[in-house]
Amino acid sequence: MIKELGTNEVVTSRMSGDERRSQILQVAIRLFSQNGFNGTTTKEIARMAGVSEAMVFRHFATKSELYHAILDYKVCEGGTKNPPWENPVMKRAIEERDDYAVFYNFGVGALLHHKEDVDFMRLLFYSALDEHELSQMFFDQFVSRIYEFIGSYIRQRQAEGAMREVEPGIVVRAFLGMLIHHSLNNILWDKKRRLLDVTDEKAARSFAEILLNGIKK
Amino acid sequence: MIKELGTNEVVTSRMSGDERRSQILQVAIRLFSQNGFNGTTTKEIARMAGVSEAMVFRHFATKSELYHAILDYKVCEGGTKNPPWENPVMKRAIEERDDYAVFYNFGVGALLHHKEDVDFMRLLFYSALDEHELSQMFFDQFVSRIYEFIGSYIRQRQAEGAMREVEPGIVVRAFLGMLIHHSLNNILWDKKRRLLDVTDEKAARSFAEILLNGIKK
DNA sequence: GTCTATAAATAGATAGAC
DNA sequence: GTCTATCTATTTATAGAC
Repeated sequence: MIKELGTNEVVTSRMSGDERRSQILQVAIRLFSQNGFNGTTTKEIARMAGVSEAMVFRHFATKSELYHAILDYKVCEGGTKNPPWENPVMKRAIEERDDYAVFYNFGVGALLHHKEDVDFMRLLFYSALDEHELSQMFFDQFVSRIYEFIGSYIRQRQAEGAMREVEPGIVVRAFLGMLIHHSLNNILWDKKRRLLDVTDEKAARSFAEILLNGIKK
Repeated sequence: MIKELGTNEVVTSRMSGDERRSQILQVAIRLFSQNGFNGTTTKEIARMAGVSEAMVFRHFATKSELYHAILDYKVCEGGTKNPPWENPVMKRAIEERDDYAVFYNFGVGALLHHKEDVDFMRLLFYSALDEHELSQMFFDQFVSRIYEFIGSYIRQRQAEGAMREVEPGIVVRAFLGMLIHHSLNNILWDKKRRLLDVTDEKAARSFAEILLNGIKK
């Protein structure tokens, strides 16, 4: 936290309001994600952002408002950032009825996404345990769309006689279960004692194969 | 909290030390499970147990010690309470190489177990996010054994030519993923907006079918 | 916009009477 | 074993100077 060195004043600071707000937000994301809402103090956020606590409360009236702003930001970001069904590779695979490409690409995308945003995964689980409204919102907005999207693809392939008549919702849950559980293991437990050490590509490949063989006619 | 009614003194209290300790523990399990470590106050625990805060600290020197005692208790209970491989139905199924019975029974057992001990599931996830040592301990003690157990069954069936050569660890992760993710959904999100409404039996049946078809030769 | 100082509330933990 | 009272540290949040 360099401020002054004799006459050579090194100015790190005096950001604009929006910059400062955004910086506090970024710091807070990391801390809330690491320690949860109750495990994070405003003092700590201020210290990590290199400002006084009063500054935090100037930008966000209460700690809850700050938390809300974070989840809001993250949920929106996650909800808009290229959903799988707008990925051209996926679109093509769907048109061509290349089941394996559909599920493999979806899977590998999900696993990479989880790995790139561990903070968000942790925030999401913390807020789900805390029963924060925004966790439910994320599910209503984002997860339910995935169920609809993959579910409808499966329904179509069943109608075309390519897949067995299993309830699509269960199939989606099975597939998402493999993927999310795998990421969850990587984030929460496998750090210390690896039960399973595979690349994302190999995991996605295996999960897609198991699922598709499991439901093909 | 009935204490006295005129001369008719209704004695609810004066438990023995062990009874009181155990009662505080039960109350604390519920509260920690609902609100996590940092979200639960010793005051609240005391109030819910109907004793003063001083009593809580007589039985458990610190809040951390109380938390540790809970996880310890739960991890031991969970680790010893009839592991799947000691269930006679499972044993029989394994001997008879009835793959479907093996996976279905394991699955339905797991789902029921999760449903019966939601508190423990929540505690486990909270403590995993908090990176509490006992969460890791549970994995090392209990989850890794499941990987060994199911993994070795799969390896055997592969040697016998009944299953494809997929890495057993991945298959176990896929199956546990379906089960745990399903329970997690039921606990955390599906309360309000059900994405999927099926009985444990149907879910376990579908998951077992998908997995076994997915890896059979 | 930023700080120092501080208020107000709540947290975990202890002392000592009964 | 149990309570009341209290202590100390921490936490959220605000006031007011620059």
